[in-house]
Amino acid sequence: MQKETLSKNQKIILDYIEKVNEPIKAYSILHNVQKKGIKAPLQVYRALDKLVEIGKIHKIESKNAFVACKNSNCQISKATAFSICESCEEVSEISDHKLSKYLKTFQEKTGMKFNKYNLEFFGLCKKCSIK
Amino acid sequence: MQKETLSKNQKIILDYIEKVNEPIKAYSILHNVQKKGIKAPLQVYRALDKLVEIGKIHKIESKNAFVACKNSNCQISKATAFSICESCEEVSEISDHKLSKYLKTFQEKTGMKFNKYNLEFFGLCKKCSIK
DNA sequence: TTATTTAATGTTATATTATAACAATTAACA
DNA sequence: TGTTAATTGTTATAATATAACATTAAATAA
Repeated sequence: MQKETLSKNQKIILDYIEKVNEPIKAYSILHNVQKKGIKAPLQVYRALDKLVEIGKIHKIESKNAFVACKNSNCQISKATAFSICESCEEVSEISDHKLSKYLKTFQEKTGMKFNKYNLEFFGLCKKCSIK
Repeated sequence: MQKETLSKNQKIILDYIEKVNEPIKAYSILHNVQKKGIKAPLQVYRALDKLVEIGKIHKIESKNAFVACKNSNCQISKATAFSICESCEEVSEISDHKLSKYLKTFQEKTGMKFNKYNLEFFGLCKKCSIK
C-alpha cells in the first residue's frame, strides 16, 4: 500500500508521525493535528490501527507510543524490534538479519505459526553509558 | 528474593496470579482479591510493580496483562519471551537458550548495554492451526 | 532498646489510554 | 448506477494507570 492510497486522516497522521521521528502517543498526536481538523481520539486511533496494519508505523507496546517504520520497503512490517534507552528515552528500530533468521528457526521448532512478533530491548545507549 | 519475604499484598497478589496460571489484567486481579481486603487499584499496581521488578511475574505488554514466571529459578526474570495464540489466546513463556545467546551477541554489536528485553510472538498455536 | 530511615499500606481523586455505538459520507467496483 | 466496503464524524464511556498525601510496619544503626 502506497502513501498515496491512504485516506485523508491516515495521511495527516502518518505525516505527523514521520515528521516527529520519535515515538509519540495517541493523545499527543491528537493534540498536534487538531489544526488539521481531527477532533476526536477515535479518529486518531482508527488511523493508527490502519497504519500499524499496513506496516507504516509500529507500536512500542511498552510505551503505548507509535513510531514511523524506518524500513521504507517494510518487509518487516510485522516483525518489529526496537532498542529503548532507559536514560535518554531514545528509541531505535533494529533491522537485523540474524534475528529474523533465528526467529524463523524458532517457529519451526515450536510448531507455532507466527505471523508477527514484537521485540523491545531496554538498556543504556552508547552515549548514556559513558556519562 | 524469596516468596516468604514478600509483603502481605504482594503475597496475596502473587498467589492469585500463580493460581490462575494465565495472563490476567490488573482490574481483574483487583476484582478477585477484594475478599482478601485489597480495595483499590493502586494496591494492585504497587504489588505488580514489585513482583515484576523481582521477576516473579512478567507483564505481557501487548495485552496489559500479567503472568507468573514459569522459570522458578528465574535467571531470565528480566528477559521474557512469550508466544501468544491469536485464536485461543493461549500464552506460553519461552525459555530458549539460543535466543539468550543471540541477544548477547547482539548487545555487543550495537554498543548498547541491555538489561532487559521483552519479546512477544503472535500467531497460531499447533491446536488452532489444525482447525 | 530506641531512634531513624526505608518500605509498604490505605484512600481519594484523577490522569491516561482506548473502544462502543450509531449516523453520515466517500470510495471502490460489479 | 446501484451496491458494498471503507472511512469519517460525534458523543459517551470503558479500561488502564498514576498523583498526592497520610499512616503504619519493617529493617537497621546508634
